[in-house]
Order: sequence, then C-alpha cells, then structure tokens
Amino acid sequence: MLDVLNITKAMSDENRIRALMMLTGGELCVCQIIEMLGLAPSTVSKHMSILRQAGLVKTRKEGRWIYYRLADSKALKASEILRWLDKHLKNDKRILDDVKQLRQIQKISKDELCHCYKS
Amino acid sequence: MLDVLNITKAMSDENRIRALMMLTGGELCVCQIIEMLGLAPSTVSKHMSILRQAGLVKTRKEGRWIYYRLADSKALKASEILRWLDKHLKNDKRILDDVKQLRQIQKISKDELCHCYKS
DNA sequence: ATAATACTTCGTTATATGGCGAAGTATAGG
DNA sequence: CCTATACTTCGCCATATAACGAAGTATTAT
Repeated sequence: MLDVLNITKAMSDENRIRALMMLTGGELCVCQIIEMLGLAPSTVSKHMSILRQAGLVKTRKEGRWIYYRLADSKALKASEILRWLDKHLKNDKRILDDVKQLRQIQKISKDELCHCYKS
Repeated sequence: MLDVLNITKAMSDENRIRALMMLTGGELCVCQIIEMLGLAPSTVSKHMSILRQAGLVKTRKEGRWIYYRLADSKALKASEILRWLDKHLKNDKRILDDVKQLRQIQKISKDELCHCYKS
C-alpha cells in the first residue's frame, strides 16, 4: 500500500508530472530541470527527491552534476505508471510546449546554462 | 493534463484507494462504504465525489440509496489505472482485511446497517 | 587552502487537503 | 401534510504540502 501511495502522491503534482514527462526524452541534469520548471533550485530538488523516493526516477552523479532519468522497466509498478502517463500526456499542450522549450535549453552549453544560480 | 491530475490526486489518499478496491467486487451503497472506512458520512461523501469527478467511479440512484461502482472500460484513462491499482494491491494486507470485513457487512440487511447515522 | 559551482537540507510561510458536525436536499412512509 | 432515512454541502479546524531563501555538503578550479 505504501509503495502505491508513494507513487500516486508523487504523481499528484503538476510540476512533478512535467518533470517526469521531460525525462521521457532521456536523462537531464538538475540544472536543466530547474530552468524548465522555472522554480527555485531548492523546490526542484525537493520534487525530484519525492519522485526518487517513489521509485519513479533514478540518479547518476558525474562530478558536480547529478543526472535524473526515468526508472527502468525492472521497477514494474513505476514503469507501468510511467507508460500510462506518457500515453495520456504526450499530446498535452503544456507538455508539448515543455518539450519545445527543452530542445532550446539543451542547445545551451552547461557553462552558460546555470545562471539559474546567478540571479 | 487536468484529467490526469484529477485522477492522480484522487488516488493519492489511502481511504479513497480503499474505497476503490472495495468496489472491485461490485457496486456498493454509500452506507456500506461508510461502515467499511469508519469515517463520518460527510467525509466519505467528499471522498466519493472526488473519485466521481476524476471519472474513476459512477453512481446510480435507487430510491433513497446511492450506489457507487467503478468506471467501466469505456473510460480508458480511468480503467487502465484501476487495473494498475488492482494488480498492485489485491494482495495488500490492509485491502485483504477490508475485503474480509466487507463480506461481513454485506451479510447485514440494509435496514440494520445504517446505524452509522444512529450514533 | 580558498573560492566557485551544483546541488540538497533546513526553517519558514501560505495554501491545499482531510477530518468532523450542523444544516440542506431528496425520497419513502405514515 | 410531517417525520425519518440516506445522502450531500457548508463551515470550521488541524495537518500536510509547495514554495522560497539561507545554510550546508560535495566536487572542481585556482
């Protein structure tokens, strides 16, 4: 029950769903997710830790950067629900806009990107 | 996006999930759900209206009684998620206990049952 | 060592949600 | 008609959650 509740609670927030959908295109560093969601770093960090605790995403550390990716298919509960999300949101206006914006962000080099901290 | 969020928010509460799982055995009247969850009628009513707004359950009125049942397979978003819930919770301890208790409640006649209001 | 970068954790505040009882609505029965 | 029953809606309170900035941690660069 707790597993299921952790998953459903993790998915009950729009920004977390946006983050999950962004990750369907492949792993992203926190920097990029912050830029996409337009939220404070601490807020995004909290969101991502909720997704991680629910088993919906995994992390990989590379130097100073932490990359988030969707849980792989071995995590059955998670991967099924991720497929459901993708099926019902891939044509959603908001998500399509996010995907478009993400492509722009991915063109920016890492060095330039992290002015999210420079304000 | 709103559809999806309504569904995930509806599922992000333990009592609502318990109610959904109870309904996998067939329709129930509010009386019975109140008895099962052990919550105030007004609270249960609110929970059920959230599930209904999300499209996860349907209602049928028969005289003074209102029966709730799971959404049928025509409601794709809903029925997929209901199948996911069932798959991952049908062996859950809490849910198994609920099912057992539900069988007892279903033995009680309607006339006797609704002392949930007589306190 | 010191400073800068890329996060995360902590503490606070505003809003959302879950709980209840009281009042309201609809139907059945006397 | 009036009363009882089976809910639902409303108003309130307590707790949970999302947001932020400040402080903390880990890694890289100087």
